[in-house]
Formats: sequence, structure tokens, C-alpha cells
Amino acid sequence: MGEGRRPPGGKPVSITAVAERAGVGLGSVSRVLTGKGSVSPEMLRRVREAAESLGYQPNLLARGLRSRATNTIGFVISDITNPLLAAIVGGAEAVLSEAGYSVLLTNSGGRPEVDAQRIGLLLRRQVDGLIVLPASEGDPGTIAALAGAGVPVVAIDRELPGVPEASVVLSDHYTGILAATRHLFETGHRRVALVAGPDMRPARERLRAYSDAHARAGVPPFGFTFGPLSPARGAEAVGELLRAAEPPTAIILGGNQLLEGAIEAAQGSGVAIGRDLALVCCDDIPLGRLHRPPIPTVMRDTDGMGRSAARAFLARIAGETPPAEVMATWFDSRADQDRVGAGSG
Amino acid sequence: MGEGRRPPGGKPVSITAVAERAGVGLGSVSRVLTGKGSVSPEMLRRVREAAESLGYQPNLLARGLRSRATNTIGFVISDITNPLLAAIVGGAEAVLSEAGYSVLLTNSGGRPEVDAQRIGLLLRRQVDGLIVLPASEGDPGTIAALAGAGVPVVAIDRELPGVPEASVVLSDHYTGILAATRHLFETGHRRVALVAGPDMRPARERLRAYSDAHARAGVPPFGFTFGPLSPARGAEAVGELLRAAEPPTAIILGGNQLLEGAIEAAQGSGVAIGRDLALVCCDDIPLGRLHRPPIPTVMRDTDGMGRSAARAFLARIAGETPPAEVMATWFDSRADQDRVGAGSG
DNA sequence: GCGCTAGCTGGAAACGTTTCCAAAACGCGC
DNA sequence: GCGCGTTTTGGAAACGTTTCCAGCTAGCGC
Repeated sequence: MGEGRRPPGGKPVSITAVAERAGVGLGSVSRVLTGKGSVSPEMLRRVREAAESLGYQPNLLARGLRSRATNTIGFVISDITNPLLAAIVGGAEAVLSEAGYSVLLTNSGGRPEVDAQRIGLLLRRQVDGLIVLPASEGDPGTIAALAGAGVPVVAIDRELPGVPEASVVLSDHYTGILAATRHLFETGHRRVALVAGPDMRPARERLRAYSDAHARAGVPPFGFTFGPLSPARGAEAVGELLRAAEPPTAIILGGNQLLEGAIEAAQGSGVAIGRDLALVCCDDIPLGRLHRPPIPTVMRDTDGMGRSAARAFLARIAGETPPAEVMATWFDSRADQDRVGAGSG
Repeated sequence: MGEGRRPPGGKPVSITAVAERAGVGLGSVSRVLTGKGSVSPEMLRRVREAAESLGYQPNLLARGLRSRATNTIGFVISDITNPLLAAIVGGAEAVLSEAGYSVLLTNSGGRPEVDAQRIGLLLRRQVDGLIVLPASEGDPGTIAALAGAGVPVVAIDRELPGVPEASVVLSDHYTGILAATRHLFETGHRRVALVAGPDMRPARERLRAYSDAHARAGVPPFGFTFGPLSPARGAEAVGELLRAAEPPTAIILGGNQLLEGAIEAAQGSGVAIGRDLALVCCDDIPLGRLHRPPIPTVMRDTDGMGRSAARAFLARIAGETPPAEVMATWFDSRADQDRVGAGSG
């Protein structure tokens, strides 16, 4: 009966209205509704009944204002249209909503200044904490906003100088790329290029692995580039590499968004991926998995990263200071999928 | 100098502190900061200066509580990992943030009961309106929550019986599928199947177009199925169709998530897409665009849909009642891309 | 110089909640 | 029946803002 609804024309039902209806004091209603403090069974019954019959819904603004806790966490993400980042958000949300937190998600579209602005907005909204995967590691506005946050901050896959109090959840990009590069050497490649993302931790770790693998194998590195993680950049970089006098025989792509452009460029050049050119991608996406032959990939558990970030936040709220967490990546040459693709139906 | 930061150890800076510092009254500070009411140039200067030097940041909870407007809109989306829906969100956010609104995004993971719960949460948070793309058209909890919202509601691609006051932005799925089906007939197909999404407006419109096209061409419909929009469902449905005694020669997929599974199933059955089996997909994704041969697709402007939904909300806020908007879809056989793919590089 | 108006200004009230404190009620032992 | 400690209760204060209203000031016409 009217449950959850505010009366059609009337004003929203307040705690005062519930108190009146139940014939009790404001304090008692609050105690019943929040479950804090002790109340008699009779009181419990009367207040619950009144609240239900009026369709009372607490005003979270007022609650947050008074209690200084909104049970809300701000999630700052650089590009919501990237399914990988979306998966991280999904994992975090699962853990957080179980713990009674709701998530305020903002999307900066890859512009650092928007990141900074959104962080400010979330803080003015009194979020209890922030989980950030910003577009930049060094943007002064973003750093300043995070450093002055005054609430727990968890950064995913970013090193934020100037925000030492932030907890971090990192991917071990090194191991995955090391294995991938070695695999390329083992299958005979000697001219291996790396198209990396922007100059931030993930790209630097991948570059380090790329360099180390070359050094250990005694193969001179072909070359690498930093750049934005976009299909356009993938097309541009791979196009350039293929047009070179002596093009690479293998290209490692430091991000799933590059794959789309890379395939496009290869198709445009009449180069057959997997035969004329070996491609290695980072992060599992259908485009790579379903390509024939499948595109070998450095994998990681995105859902798990989101969950870890959420748990780090919860730990921080509980007063602990969780250590930096480094999560595994692994290389999947996808040789088995090859067989499946060629198998019987 | 301390801009945007709250003092390291101290309490957050309130409007009272600014008033004190500037040596003026509270009301004046509020007038300066909100820009409402008139103030002398001297007052403007003093308050601005004080606010700046203290690094004042308004508390949006308090502001919302008192003024009953949060300049915030709730966006309820069923599956954030779908890049298409993410694009709609992106388009809406662009328009809304320009108009001074910020977006609270929630993700239900496709579960209607979560949708309903999140809508309630947003309303208790006093959002000024809702834009919804829920997992279900008929879920009683969702309907009830929306019907009692008390704020403007804009629904995207959904018909919500019981929420007559909602504005709607729809896709004209009919036209696109009609053209696609005709194209299949023209290229000689006579056994065309339709794998549709859940029984909601988009799937029903597609089915109507599919049926009409068949009726007009005098071709008996091969058959259709409703079902969830997931890769798994795509694989299952296409697998079943291919195993039939007399399988279809063409399959229309009513959603991009189905394509992944469809390709997988076809590969598993040793069926060559584009030769043994024609596939038509809905909504442009890299997986279809970069497939060789490219997979013909019913396109639409997702960014534009988000923008339209945002504009409908802004109109509602301004007191207008925008009519239902129906946005175009069009069929792209992608014949030209074929040529590009085979061209010189 | 006076009265009137219009623009500014200060501060109280209000928004809906939680928190705190004092008072009331209760239970229990003797 | 009384005293004491404990639980339960009601309501004032507080959270940080906007809104409202009354009062002040300055300007201006006469």
C-alpha cells in the first residue's frame, strides 16, 4: 500500500511525519530506522508500521549532511566505453554494493582536466572515498584534487606521485609481456615492435619487459612508441611500421583499443595477420579471440581487479592500510583455440 | 594557494567561515556564490577573495537539501559493459554536463530487481530526474519505482506501461530490419531466421519488420526466437539453427552481443560466414566491421540517442512536454568496405 | 531638509536527518 | 515501598546551505 511512493500531490514524507503518526519522538524513529541504539519491541513495531503505511523514504542528502557518511563511493574512470574498464567497475560494484555502498560513476572521456573536475564534484558531494583510474598519472589538477581529498583513495593501475596516502591495485604487466616476447622469439621472430599506450605505469612496465626480454635473448629491440590508446592510434602506428623498409614481423599492442586499428591497417595493407605478421594484444576481447587465427593475448582478471580495489577501499574505511596489491597477468598464445576453430562441428 | 583543498587537519571550510573572514553576513556570501540576488562590486570582491583564500568548496548535500535541486540526474543502465549503451551514456553526459548537470550512473547487470532498487536509491538521493534504459519493460518493482518518482523520467528504447508521464526516445528498429530483410531476399536468400532479444519494444519492432518483409515478398518466414542478449545466447541460437535438417541461409541477429556467440558457433560448425551463411547484425561494433567479409549491419546513432534523451530531460525540467522522439536506423550492407579491404595499401 | 524608493545587507528560519543529553520508565533486590 | 542502575524515550542542537524578511543606506526629486 503506497509502499516506497511519496503521496501523489503532497510533500515527501519526513521522519517527523512518521513520528507523529506513530505517536513517538523523532529520536526513537531515527533509532528504529537506522538500527542504532536500543528500542523496545513495541516501539519497533509502531514505528515500522507508521513508516510503512506512509511510504517513508529517508532523504539521503539530509542523512549524509548530518552523519557525515554517505555510504557512497566515487568511481572516476577515464573511458566508460572501454568494456575492460567497465568490467573493472562491475567487479568493484559487486563487492561495494554487498557492503552497503553505492557507486557514483563518472566518465572523463580521457580528458585529464575533466577527471580533476569530476573528482572535485564527487568530493563536494561528500563521497566516503574514491576509486580512480584516471586518464593521466601526472595531471596537476588531478593530483591536487586527490591529494586534498580527505577521504580514502584507491588508484587502479596508476602510480600517483604526490598522493602517497592512496592505496594502489596494480597489474603485473611485466610478467605477461615478458612471456609474450619470449614466445615470439621462440617462434622465430627477431624483429618485434611494441606499440605502447601513454607514458604511465602500464606502458612503462610493458616497455621494461620488452627491453629485458630482448636483452636476455641478445636480440636488438626493434623499437617502441608511446601513444594514446585508441583505434586510430593503432591504425596509425601499425600502418607506419608496415610501410617501413624493413618492417617488423611481430607487433605487440599495449592495449585492447589498439587492436581494432591494427587489424584495419593490416587489412588495408593486404597483410595477413598470423601469417605475414604476428600480433599480440593486451586484454581479452572478442575481436582478438574470434579472429582467425586467434590473436595471442596477455590476459588479466579485470573483474578481480575491481573487486580488489573495492576491498582495499573497505579496508581503508575500517582503518587499515592495505599494502599495494599486484595482480597477475599471463600470456595466452591461444594455440588451443586454433585447434578448436579447425575442429569438427 | 590551498585552492580547492580543505585545510589539512581542520574541519572543512563552511560558508560561515567565509562570511567571517570576509566580515560580511551569511546571506551575502550565498548570494555571491550562487549568483542569485544582487550584490555590490565591493561585496563581490571581498567574498570571492575570502572564499578563494580559504579554499572554500560548497557542500552539495546541504545545498541540495535546502534548495531541493541537486543538479544531478540519475542514469539507470542495464549493462555497462555493453559499449553501445556506454556510448548512449556518453552522448547524454556531454549534453547534460554542458547544461550544468552531473550524472549519477548505476548499473544493474541486467537484473530487473536491481534496477528497481537503484532507482529507489537515486530518488532518495534527490536526483532531479532519471534517464532509464532498464533491463525489463514490465518488472513491477521498476514500474512502481518510476511511476512514483516525482521527477521527470526519460526512457530510452522502452515502452513503460504504467509510467505514462515518462518521455521516450525510441529507435526506429523497424526500418532498418525491413531494409536488411529485403536485401537478403534480393541477394537470393529465402530461408532467413531472426534471433531477437528479450520480448521488449526493440525485439518486437524487429519481429514486425521481419514479418512484414516476408509477407510483402511472399516468402514464408523461417522462424524467430526471443531471448537474452548475450554471447552465450547467440552461440546457442545459431548453433541450433545450423544443426537443423534444413538450416537457414541467413540469420538476423537482434543485438550486437549476439554476434560474438554467433561467430563462435559458426566457426565451431565449420561454416564460413558470408559464404555458407549470411549474418546480419544490429549496431556497429568492431567485431562485425572488421570481419572478413564485413558483416552487414543495421546502424543507428547511439551518441545521438543519448543526446536526445538528455535534451528531452532538459525540456521536461523547463516545463515542456517533448513528444516521443523516434530516431533513424539504417541498413549498411558494407559492400564498399569489402572493396577497401581488398584494395591497395 | 525631507520623504520615498530601490538596492543591499545581515541574520533567522528552514530543509530532513542524526546525535546528544537529560529525564522518564523500568527492573530488581532488600 | 524504596533506592539504585539500566534501559528507553523525547526533543533540542547541529550538519551547511538557501531563502526569506526586515532593516539599513544611498540616491533622488522636490
